[in-house]
Amino acid sequence: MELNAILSEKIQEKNLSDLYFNVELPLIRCLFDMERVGLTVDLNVLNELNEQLSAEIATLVETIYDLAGEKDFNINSNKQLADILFGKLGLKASKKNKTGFSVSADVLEELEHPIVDALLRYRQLAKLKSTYIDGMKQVVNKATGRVHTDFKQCLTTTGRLSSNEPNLQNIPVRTAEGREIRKMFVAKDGNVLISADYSQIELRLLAHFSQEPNLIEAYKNGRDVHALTASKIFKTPLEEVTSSMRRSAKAVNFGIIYGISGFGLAKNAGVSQKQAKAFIEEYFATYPKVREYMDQNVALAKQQGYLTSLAGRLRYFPELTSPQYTIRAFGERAAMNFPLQGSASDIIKIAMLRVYNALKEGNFKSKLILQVHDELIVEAPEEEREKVIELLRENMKNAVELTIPLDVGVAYGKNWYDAK
DNA sequence: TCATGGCGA
DNA sequence: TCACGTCGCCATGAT
Repeated sequence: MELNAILSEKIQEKNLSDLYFNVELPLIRCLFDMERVGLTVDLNVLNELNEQLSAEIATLVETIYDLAGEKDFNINSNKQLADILFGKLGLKASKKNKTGFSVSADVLEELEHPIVDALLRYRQLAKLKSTYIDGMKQVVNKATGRVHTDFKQCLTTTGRLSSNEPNLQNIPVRTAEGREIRKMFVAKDGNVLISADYSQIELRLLAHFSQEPNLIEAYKNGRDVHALTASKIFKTPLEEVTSSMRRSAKAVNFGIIYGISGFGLAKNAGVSQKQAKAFIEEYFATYPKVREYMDQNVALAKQQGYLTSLAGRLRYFPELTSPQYTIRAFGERAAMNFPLQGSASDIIKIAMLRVYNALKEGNFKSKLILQVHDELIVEAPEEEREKVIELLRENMKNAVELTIPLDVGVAYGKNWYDAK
């Protein structure tokens, strides 16, 4: 009771009453139900994947030992691996870390030796096996065959949730082999998994907050913003934008959200630092209000010490007063990113509550089971499928009112792989 | 317990 | 010139 008085006052003082009482507090029940319901893991699929992975890993280990001309070392030990590559094989070390020579993927990719492909492939498959196969086995409930993640509501600085034991927010999707992992997460009998995800929500928030006319026009008219950005930064007519130009522009758009630097973009987009810098200049020339918005955010964070998200969530930026450039620059990037990432998390939390309540009030058997930052996943009986898709779409699109519309993509299937 | 590397949005 | 994109979780080896 003593704490109640003190904390209640603080909540009011910081204008957090709405966020606390209307979002975070009711969300607890929603998260509890999601954790309790869980999700089925098909152990037959898991075991099948395990056998395929184990077989290929075994042959890769032989290949690596052959090419190294030695089998008395642990491939998983970066220290031992570095000794083989840069000692025994005489390859040129390019990057150091605190413990010695780096053997990260981007370093390996620069090396010219047949062992590199085998190592990268080994790393990829070993990661899938240890983290997603062996790791998942350990947390499946033996009686029910389901896994129950633990969503942490009060952990991140941006308002996002985090997921652990198992982490169901980082299940592979980018590579074909990794994506296979998703086949083991299945809907129970007579059900489907429905996935509904916000399309480019952080970029839309950037358009909303910056009020950049070019971005607002694009989103109001359903344009392809990555292609549009490509057309501008490459000074090329929209019809002549290639997929490679679009890919670079996409990296720029994402980079902006994270508080970009020429160096970071160069590394990410695979272009020269000079080229990256030119992209950024052209980007800001095209969308001048975005630069104003970013500058204003950093200035405001410096002046008042904090920023707020759409729903009034606070983040403080003590790094901005540091005498050290690196720490200060980190604070500046975080200040550019927080309102976007934080507001996106506000929006999906509001959407979760609306979906949760709508399913309950409509007496649906469908259950909200997962949230993956910009995506909601529902386990739905076949016969409820179409109604629930509509319910997800409407509640997510209308969670909040912005200058520009929110767009939601939906897919479904018997397993998570097919629901993408 | 820390550092590295790698998976996601 | 230096630094060098946000937020997380987890497996592994070295200490």
